Amino acid sequence: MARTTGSDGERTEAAVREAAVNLIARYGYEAMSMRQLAAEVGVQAAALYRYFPTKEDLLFTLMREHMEGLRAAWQHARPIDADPAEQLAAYVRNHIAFHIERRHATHVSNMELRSLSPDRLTQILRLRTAYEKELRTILREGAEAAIFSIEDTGLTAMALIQMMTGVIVWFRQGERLSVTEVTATYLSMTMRLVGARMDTYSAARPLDLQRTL
Amino acid sequence: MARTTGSDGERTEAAVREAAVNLIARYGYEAMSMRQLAAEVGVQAAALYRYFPTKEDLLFTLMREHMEGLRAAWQHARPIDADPAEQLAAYVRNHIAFHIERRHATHVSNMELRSLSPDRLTQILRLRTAYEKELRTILREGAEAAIFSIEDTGLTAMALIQMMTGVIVWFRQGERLSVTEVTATYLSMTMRLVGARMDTYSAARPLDLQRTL
DNA sequence: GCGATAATAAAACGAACGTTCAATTAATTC
DNA sequence: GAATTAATTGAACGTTCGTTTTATTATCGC
Repeated sequence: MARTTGSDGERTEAAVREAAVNLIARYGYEAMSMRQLAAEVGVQAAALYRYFPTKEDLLFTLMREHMEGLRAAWQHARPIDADPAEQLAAYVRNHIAFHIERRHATHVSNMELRSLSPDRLTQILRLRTAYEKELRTILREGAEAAIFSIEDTGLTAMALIQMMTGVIVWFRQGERLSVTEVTATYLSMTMRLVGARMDTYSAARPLDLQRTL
Repeated sequence: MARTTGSDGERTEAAVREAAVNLIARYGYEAMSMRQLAAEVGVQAAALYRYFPTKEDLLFTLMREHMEGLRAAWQHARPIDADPAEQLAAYVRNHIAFHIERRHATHVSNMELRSLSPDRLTQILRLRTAYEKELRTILREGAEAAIFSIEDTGLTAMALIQMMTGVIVWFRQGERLSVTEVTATYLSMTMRLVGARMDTYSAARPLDLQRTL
């Protein structure tokens, strides 16, 4: 046997990506074998090498596209000419929505960094740092405008990102809380954490969000 | 050659544990080979099996002792008959101090859970849940006493733990910030996040901490 | 419908893996 | 100082790994 009836390169590659994200998220990059991945796709292991020259190339591609997707989502969601508080709110909403929607890909991008070669690791970290820098900028501008009360901008940014990304560890769709509720609560926690002036965010805003989201 | 001069079981086992924590933290459990571990210790791979029957037993031992150490540290550090705010402060201080001191072991316990067999995974998660439950209790009691202002106790507990544990991702001893400074900032962020009454924590307390820590 | 090309299968490669076993030597006990 | 026990080596086992090679079939352009 060789080429199978109905086979299609694009479809196969997409299936490989999706299966890889799920398998790596579940078992880890090292623990996932190329044969296991091939079986999940319904193909022989050798066929994978038509789309990705090595296993690490596959991992790198998944990570890079995830990070680029995150930046793109934020570029699209960011409000222009908004005050820091509104920008921060948009950042939180976008971050949580993006990560809940791509739980598995996030797991891969966060946990498998050590499996990348040094220069590829650098590339991914560069993307991540650029994204995080945007949060630091918002926090700094808010602090300078005396809208936020922040002791250390860099430290606060890291704390916020860890807190928000952590949602994917425990959050499951269809359980006790909806995405909207979780986002609203995280928004008010964020605003209190940065000492935002208007405590409107902890009371009034969550209702507003029903429409915004 | 066989037994080497000066060889000592206890010393070797301790060396294996330490090397294993470092190697697993750096390369991951699956990526670390028993031969690599043995070489780090200065011994042949077969010698490892005198101390740990399988590779997974080694991983499980490291994790269990880490989690038990965490609970023990908290049992020792927890204040009795203190108000919720002081208890929460003690929890934050203990959590950050413990995790910064054992960065590598924490990485292992958090990232390699998927390499455990189902029932061992359950055991570790049970320990972790018990530890997290103590934070939820503090938060609930503080909320009931109207000392804290919390929308969702469980969600807030998870957010706080993710935020605090995240310190190990970026914090390095001897760089810009000291452990004391980081802890003080995280304490004030925590107190604001839970809406603690006395904003003494965000201003006055950090100075107090120099003595407390 | 025929040639070119895209997509896959099947088999094989050497290397590395976790683990076991028998042999051997150091330390301890009596 | 002989017997016992503790600690380790070195070699080997079968398995699985990522990857390569070669052959074969489906699809598409003309």
